[in-house]
Amino acid sequence: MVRWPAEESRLAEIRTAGQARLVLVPEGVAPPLTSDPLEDWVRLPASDEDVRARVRVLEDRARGAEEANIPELDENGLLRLGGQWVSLPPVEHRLMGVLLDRYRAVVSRDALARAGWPEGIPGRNVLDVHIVRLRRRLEPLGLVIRTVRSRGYLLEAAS
Amino acid sequence: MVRWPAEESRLAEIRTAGQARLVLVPEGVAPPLTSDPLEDWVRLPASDEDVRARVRVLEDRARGAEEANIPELDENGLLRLGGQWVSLPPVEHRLMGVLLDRYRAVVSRDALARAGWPEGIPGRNVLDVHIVRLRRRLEPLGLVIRTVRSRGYLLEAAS
DNA sequence: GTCGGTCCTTCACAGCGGCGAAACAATCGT
DNA sequence: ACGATTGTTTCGCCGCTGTGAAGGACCGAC
Repeated sequence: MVRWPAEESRLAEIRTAGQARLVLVPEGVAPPLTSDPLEDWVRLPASDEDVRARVRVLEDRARGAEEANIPELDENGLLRLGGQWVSLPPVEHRLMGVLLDRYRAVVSRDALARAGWPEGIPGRNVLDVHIVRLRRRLEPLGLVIRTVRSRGYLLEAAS
Repeated sequence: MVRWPAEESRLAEIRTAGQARLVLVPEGVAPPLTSDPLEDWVRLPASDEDVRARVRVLEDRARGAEEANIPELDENGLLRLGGQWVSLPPVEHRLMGVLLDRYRAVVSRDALARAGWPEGIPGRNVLDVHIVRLRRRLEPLGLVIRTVRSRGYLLEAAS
């Protein structure tokens, strides 16, 4: 719920944050134009009923957008998120598998090592290196692997 | 531009056709609720300016949806996309067939080889060469074949 | 605080293999 | 016969993987 043009800067913030918003436009003022489905506007004065109707629709869309915001990994090593995708090589594919099973939760280095190298870990340092490489690959998708010291790693959306 | 609830059946048609529409809602009537970004509504009476603003936004969204259109391939080897077209020779025609069946998804080199040469693969490098040739043909249409290393290829619109 | 040690990050390098692409030759269709 | 299509060879780049080493961040002990 944003007043326009009074709260222009706040609108900009909400836009970049990708959150749904309803812009309240006073009489005689041109409404802001954007093709973003998460933005709508009403001409004031407006009935509560009309405002509620628009808010409900926006909430529906936001819910849909949120579901589209969890990454998807297919059997070919393609990781999709928000219309974009990256391809993951075999090892990172397996690592990503467990990280996604425990999305936003900590995965121990042991569990990652077992997932990445079912036959046994080649070297002590391999996991770290692959985490770095995975991080770089995930960057364009807006995903981040956080370190939880001495506990493991955690996958989440970039702040 | 649809009147509600007078033209309810016409609205249903346009919805299933997936076209953009603006619903005109008289005073005292509840607006139709849908999360479809290609549908919007205005409360009557409304100023021309407000109506135009909503129409413009809907046109923008419709244009975006149209760009997501998938190319069409006919039995004569003509590949059409966005008013343009190219003709594909037999082998590339068959390759394009499977790539379109799995549009935006990975197609294994095996599957491509089987589609392109049902009688058996002539040489081990033939597929690579034909992918290169196909790529050059698709370029003017704004289509791209991406390589997913050790997994196959993927057809999508150029970024 | 600071010291030592552990955990983690990052880089550089090498082997291997998949893939890209040009050039050439053979074949097909009209 | 001529151009388009198709197959083959060959060369080289680049991606994937693992290893070693150097450095940084963090924690507890003193």
